[in-house]
Amino acid sequence: MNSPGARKPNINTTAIDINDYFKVAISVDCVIFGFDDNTLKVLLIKCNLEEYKGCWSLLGDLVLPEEDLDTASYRVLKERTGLDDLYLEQVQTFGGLNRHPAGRVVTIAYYSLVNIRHHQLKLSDNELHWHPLKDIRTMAFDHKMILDASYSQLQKNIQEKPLVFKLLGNKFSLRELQNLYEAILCTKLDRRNFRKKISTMGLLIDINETESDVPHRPGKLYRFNHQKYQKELEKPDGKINKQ
Amino acid sequence: MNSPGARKPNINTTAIDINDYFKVAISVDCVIFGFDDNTLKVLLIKCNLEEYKGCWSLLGDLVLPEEDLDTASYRVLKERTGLDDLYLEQVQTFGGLNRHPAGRVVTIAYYSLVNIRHHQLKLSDNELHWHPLKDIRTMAFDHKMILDASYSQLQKNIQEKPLVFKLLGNKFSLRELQNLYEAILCTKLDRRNFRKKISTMGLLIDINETESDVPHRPGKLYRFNHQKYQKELEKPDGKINKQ
DNA sequence: TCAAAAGTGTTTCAGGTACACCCATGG
DNA sequence: CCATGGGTGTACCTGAAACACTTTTGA
Repeated sequence: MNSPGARKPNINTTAIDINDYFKVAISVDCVIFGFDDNTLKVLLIKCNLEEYKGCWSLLGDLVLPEEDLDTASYRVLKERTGLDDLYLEQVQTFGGLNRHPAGRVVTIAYYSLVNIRHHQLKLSDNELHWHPLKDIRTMAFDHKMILDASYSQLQKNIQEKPLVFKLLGNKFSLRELQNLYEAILCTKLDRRNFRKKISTMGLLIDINETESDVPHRPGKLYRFNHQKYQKELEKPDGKINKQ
Repeated sequence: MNSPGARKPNINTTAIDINDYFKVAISVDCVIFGFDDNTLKVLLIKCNLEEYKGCWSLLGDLVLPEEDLDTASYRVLKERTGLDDLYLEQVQTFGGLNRHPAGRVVTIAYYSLVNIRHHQLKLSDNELHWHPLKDIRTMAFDHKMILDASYSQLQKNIQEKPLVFKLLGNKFSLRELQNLYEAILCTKLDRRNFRKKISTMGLLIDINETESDVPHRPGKLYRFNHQKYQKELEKPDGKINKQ
């Protein structure tokens, strides 16, 4: 049937003019996670395509001819949230044949973590909305699949790297931090064990402040020690990056 | 500068004709791992492009207009190794501006695990060659980056799933299995602890055979219990897929 | 004084690591 | 009989999990 090893013209081995090839577009789609009201949320935009009228979609755009994939994602984030320097991670690429009504569009999915408070004011355009992750049932295109894949990857990643701090403000209580982990992992955690583990990792700074306006004993506030974490990353045999 | 939330025409929200867009090609590149001679190897092909004369490249090809990404990878594997049903996993997508001299080519990287013995006979075309992973210094295009990313992902994945058996024959000794883990992880493992761990996972079947032609006491041979592993995967709360 | 959450230690268990000796085979 | 790797068990350590009471604040 096939002839194994036969030398067909191939873009990796022989000269091919890609202009003779076919029409395909490349897009990026960003799953932007935020945490608010003890709930993990995702920023979505209303889709006006005839085929998906009224559905919500991820924030994405075509990649420009002279634009890197990561650059395109940062551009989308900047345009939609007004924020620079967000955490961004490539998740997976989706290239199903009929995933987009405009034609063949291959999309590279990213997820991003933002502090929802920093962003809130810029939501003037009300086609944009933060949706609780749990409430999202259907989406435009194959975006529900992309969301699911991104969320799974987020769940994995927060167990390996201290990413959650990107979802919180500068100051936070241990309760907030635990609520966030519980929201992402969909579990209940034991408070004592949780605090022990956090304190073992030694990356929080006690800023000698306490919560205010709470109808009970206020908790202490902490901030994440970025410097220390950076240094641990740079150590050749740090615990964090080992195997 | 930017206007956050402004409604620019966007492929996710408004109708756009992608034919008005730009020329880009999509390819897949497969990192095909094999294990032979106690060494982890990668199947490469000689590149005949002027720019990379004499360099080795990954096996890849343009994705056809009516072809899924996974389908394209399986096609490349089939064409080059003659083998069906190989294990295939998407790794990451590379879309740097000048990664390919033919123009803008965005490539989706996959890795695959094959039993090098099943394949060996089909290597009639000697532009194809198995290279020890350690010896590979430079490659055509950005393929060294792709290889590195794929290898990292392989190292991670074999600690989570019993993938290594796809690199071995049906029958194997515990020594072979350990050598394989050591080759992939680049470490030495304690023999007793290794055997204990393997036996704890309970996925090997003792086939009551022993090695032959070895100049010392022959080891027992085992095979991987696919059925049992499949069943564990299907359990809702199996150890393997938890989290 | 009550309600609500903050804060805190000990015990148990499982999995990982370190480590040394006798055994079976081929030459 | 010797060289080579096969095969095996125990002690220790670390990290995860289970679990309950006292303290502080606001209302």
